[in-house]
Amino acid sequence: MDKKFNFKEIEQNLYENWLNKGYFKADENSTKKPFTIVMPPPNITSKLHIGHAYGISIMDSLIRYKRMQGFEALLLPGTDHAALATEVKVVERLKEKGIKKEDIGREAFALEMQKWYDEFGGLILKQFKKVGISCDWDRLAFTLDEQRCKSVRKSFYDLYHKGLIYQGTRITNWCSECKTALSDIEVEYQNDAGHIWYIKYKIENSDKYITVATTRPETMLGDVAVAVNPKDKRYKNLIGTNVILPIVNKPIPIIADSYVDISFGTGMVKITPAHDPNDYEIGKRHNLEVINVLNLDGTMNNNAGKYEGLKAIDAREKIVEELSNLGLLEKVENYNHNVGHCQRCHSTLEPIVTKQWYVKMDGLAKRAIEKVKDGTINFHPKRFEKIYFHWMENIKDWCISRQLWSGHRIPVFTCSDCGEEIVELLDPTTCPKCGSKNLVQDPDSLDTWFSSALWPFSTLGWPDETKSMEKFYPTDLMVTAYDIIFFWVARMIFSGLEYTGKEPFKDVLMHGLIRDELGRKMSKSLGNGIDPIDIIDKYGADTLRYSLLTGTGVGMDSRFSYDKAENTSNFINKLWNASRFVLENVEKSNFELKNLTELNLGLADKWILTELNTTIQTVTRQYEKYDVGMVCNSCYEFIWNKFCDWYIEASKSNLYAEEETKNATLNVLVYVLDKILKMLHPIMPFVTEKIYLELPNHDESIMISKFPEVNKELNFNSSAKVMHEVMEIVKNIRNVRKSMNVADNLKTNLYVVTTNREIKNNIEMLKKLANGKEVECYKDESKVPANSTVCVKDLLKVFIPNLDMVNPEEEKIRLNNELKRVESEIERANRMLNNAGFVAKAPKALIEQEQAKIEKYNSLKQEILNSIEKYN
RNA sequence: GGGAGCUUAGCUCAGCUGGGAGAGCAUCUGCCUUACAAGCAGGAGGUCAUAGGUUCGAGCCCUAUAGUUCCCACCA
Repeated sequence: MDKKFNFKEIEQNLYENWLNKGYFKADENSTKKPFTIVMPPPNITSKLHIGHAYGISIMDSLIRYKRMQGFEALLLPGTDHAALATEVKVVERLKEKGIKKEDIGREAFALEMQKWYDEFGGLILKQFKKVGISCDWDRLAFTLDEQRCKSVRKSFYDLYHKGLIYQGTRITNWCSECKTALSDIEVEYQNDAGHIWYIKYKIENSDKYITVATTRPETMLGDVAVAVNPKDKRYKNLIGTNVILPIVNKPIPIIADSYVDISFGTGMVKITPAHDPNDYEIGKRHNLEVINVLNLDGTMNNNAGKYEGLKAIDAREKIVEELSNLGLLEKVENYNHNVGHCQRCHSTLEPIVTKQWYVKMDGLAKRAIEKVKDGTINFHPKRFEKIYFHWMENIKDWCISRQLWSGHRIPVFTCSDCGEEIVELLDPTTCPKCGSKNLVQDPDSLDTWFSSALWPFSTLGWPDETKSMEKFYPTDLMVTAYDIIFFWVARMIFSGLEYTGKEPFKDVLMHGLIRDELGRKMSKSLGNGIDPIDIIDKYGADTLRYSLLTGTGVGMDSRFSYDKAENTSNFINKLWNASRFVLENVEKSNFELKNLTELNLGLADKWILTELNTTIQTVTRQYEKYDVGMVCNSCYEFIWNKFCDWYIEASKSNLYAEEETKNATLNVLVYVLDKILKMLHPIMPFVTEKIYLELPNHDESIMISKFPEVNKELNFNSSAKVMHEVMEIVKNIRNVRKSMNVADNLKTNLYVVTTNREIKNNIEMLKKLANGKEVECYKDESKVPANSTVCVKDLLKVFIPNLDMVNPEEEKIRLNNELKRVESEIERANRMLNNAGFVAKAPKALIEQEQAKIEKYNSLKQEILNSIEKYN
């Protein structure tokens, strides 16, 4: 074996090999039980960022685990077309050349989009491969490919004809930069610093004025009323009278609506139904006119009179100026308030009344709620269900049309002659009603999330009745970050239920966000992002995967840093060197691979095998709970602290012993290492594979090996307990040596007093672990030389001869401290046992345990007193 | 305004159905011991946010409070 794990050379070759062998493929004709994860599709033009790397590391670990558990494991890859995000970029690129998309037309624009996809698309898939994910690449899907178009068409068709898709004119969020409508969840609110203007409106036929407050004065041109609360005594007598809208100079009524908050501002609200969602609702209640003053590009329209053509923000300035000149501006205050911004371009959104397509949500939502309530779908951790319920229960109809030229075009055709609206599975050529061929397709596209919502089944071939659908659907697990519960998870659930009649997945694993070492979100503007590819280049994919996964709780955010990668890299190095130790010893001996039960196992052998069983059990449970963070911890602990620190050290004495002992230990080393590699393989696929293939009799990939199971024949509880005693006494001896200032490189004689046969048989091991020079073993302590210091455990005492450098005073202090510790233990146990409540109510086993402790510590106390006596 | 999470060693976080406070990093001491100095061995470091309660027994369960992060709603 090489001295180092050269991940650079090895990783790619191993991945190629796995690919060539077809290990990633999932067979729909298999008789094995399926386990399916459909990967969330990243934007096809995106670059791998740390969040992707985290998500796919979780998914791949779980799918590799399930594959080793004997499932027909499918990890299905794909990419998303991200219409809005991509179109924005393509439009920008054209703009640089001085071209507008309208100049070149829809078809040419589609070609530009395709060019962009070809140019930037697919990089992320190559990067996924670098991370080592074992997905079935033959099933690679794209939200805009032929099969997915078919799915989108079919789902739109079904919903439309069930009356669940409709066109409506209402107020929606409008991005005047992207020039499209947005759904409610695509709005990001920011607390922006702004102003609030107090404007005076003259009461008709009176000298008096009322004052309204507004944060957007330019919208006053579209005012149709002023509202007060009906309970507001101040304005009761004004209800029904008119005020004169300044600049426009027309009378508008004062109306009463309980929406108005008496205590806020002046208690009078100007009502602009066209540009505020609440005003829109009030307008509907009072049958008010809707006066739109904005164009879709964010400039003022002809309703704005002399301000027509100005950008809203410029119009605002001018209008404020005019009001001020008219003496109608009472005051201006600084005011911070939440303003909606476009999720994509971050510009300020304007609520505008437009005609859009909507999905009727109430019925869909109801079933989607039920299926989570009744446990058909389970969120991990469960608390995310609350967030889901809250959203679903308050859901509004989903605006699915976007004024874009890319993505899935809305498949609604209208007959220019008779006005018939036509929605069919294939593009119609003639009007079914009047036979006209003058059909016009709706110009808009669908929200990208409309196709994403179908992902768990569109990727398996729906609406066709495919074998894959039959075998792998409903899928088992959806893994995604908690920030897209609404965008995606919720929509997949109601879509799956609606179109396939089944839940799209059984479990949803929500993972957290990866933050920087200071706990901040990684972002371009902060420049604190860590490029996962950089980690792979420096440390390898295993390091990236493990360091992302370790120390993360399910659903919790976690921090990532180069330090963490460094630590992981050390861990890999540790595993590598431990393996080298095993393999070098195997190579230089006449190693015979045997069934462990046939061998003459030593104390440490039995101990590590027992510990291994415990670890296998723990790790399996953690994988089943999708808690890969804890899997990392358990593996780390077992490998480093148990296998390396204790077992390998303990095994060294056996490796110099007679052939039988040596072969037993070599077999255990190989056996345990084999299990370690398998437990860790889902997390660290490369290094485990590389080592695995070096082990005797391992010709086939670890990928297709069986995940370790507890072997009850290899449980040796009583021997493990004896080994614990030995370990305890070794620690004790090391401790004593340290307090005696015995240098680590100085070996001392040890006098062991024990009647335990297993300990006697493993005295060489104790010598090795405790830095012994010569070891004498006695039945009683009569032959132990005087002037020795004792270390005591239940089954054995070990005496260390007092060397010249021992300071009797210091040793007395040490013994007295030890005495204090033991006495406090006795006191503690006594206190518990003297508590009548405890004795009456605590479990019997616990009481017995405490009683046993008292006995043990009392004898220990006597030993210590004897030793102290020697120094007096 | 509504909801959720978090608060445990200097830092980052574990801590199972309630039964003696843990790890990694950092720090201190001693060691190149024949897999590994990217290492080994040992040590120091905690009123488990605060206050009540339930219990024989609380880091864990209940109630309140404080700090903090996030989500939802969107008051002109």
